[in-house]
Amino acid sequence: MGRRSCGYKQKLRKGLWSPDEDEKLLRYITKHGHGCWSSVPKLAGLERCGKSCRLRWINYLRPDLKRGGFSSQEENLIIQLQSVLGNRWSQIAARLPGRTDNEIKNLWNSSIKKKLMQKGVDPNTHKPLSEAMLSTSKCPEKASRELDTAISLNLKEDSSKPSLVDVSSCRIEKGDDNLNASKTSAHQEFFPDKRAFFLSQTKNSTPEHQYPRFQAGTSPSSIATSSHGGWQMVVDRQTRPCNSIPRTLRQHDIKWS
DNA sequence: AAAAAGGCCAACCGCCTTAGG
DNA sequence: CCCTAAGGCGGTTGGCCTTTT
Repeated sequence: MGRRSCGYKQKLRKGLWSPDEDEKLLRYITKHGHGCWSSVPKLAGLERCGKSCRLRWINYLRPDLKRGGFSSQEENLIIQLQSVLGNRWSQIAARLPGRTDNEIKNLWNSSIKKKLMQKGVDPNTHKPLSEAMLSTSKCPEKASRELDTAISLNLKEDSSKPSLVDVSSCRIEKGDDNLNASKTSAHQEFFPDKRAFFLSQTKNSTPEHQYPRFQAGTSPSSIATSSHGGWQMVVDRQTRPCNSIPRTLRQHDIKWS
């Protein structure tokens, strides 16, 4: 049995929005705010589901949207952010005022990807294409180790950054602390490419204590942190891997230092 | 001029998390 | 706890428009 899609109970409109529908939604939200999205269509006199209304508002009707094409500065920023955040379009959009995750995603898929390829840059790894292909095809493990090495060297150069521990070995390197812990399946599940790091908070905690739920917090030298059981997870802005942050973190705001 | 191919983008789909009962 | 509904997200699709053959 398939999953029910939104609006399964009634026959609701789908597809492109008419100017009349736009006006109804705009008028309603301007006057009352959206409140509970699921009740918006009824109150606004629309035969749409709440999700559809929300999307239309966010992507098209919101008054603070910037119209028109992307500037080269915006494109460069998107490339930089994508290299750090991966395909977290909503978080990238949060750094580009007036732009939506949907249009950034579309721009990436339709234009930026191709431009990077033309320049000989792999859009997935942001490395030169030849290097990226060699790394992935011949020895992915080696490529991963090299990346880790590069990351750790990069981090050591900046004394203002916190002490970090590679999740793959779970060795804590903060101050005098030097705890060892074995890998768990949870580590591997959440951090498949080993590029997330932890900052130790207390001597008594072990990595096993920090799963599975995190709460978002901030750290002056990180883009994403979370703490649990005296531990704090730090995803460094230069090492943020693609698709390796636990899903539980995804919906929290990432705050930039 | 017509058909095919490609590009673009709005909107949908399905999954996940969260909140509330 | 468990269940359900809502909200949010990223991936994907479908259709319109433009370019190429």
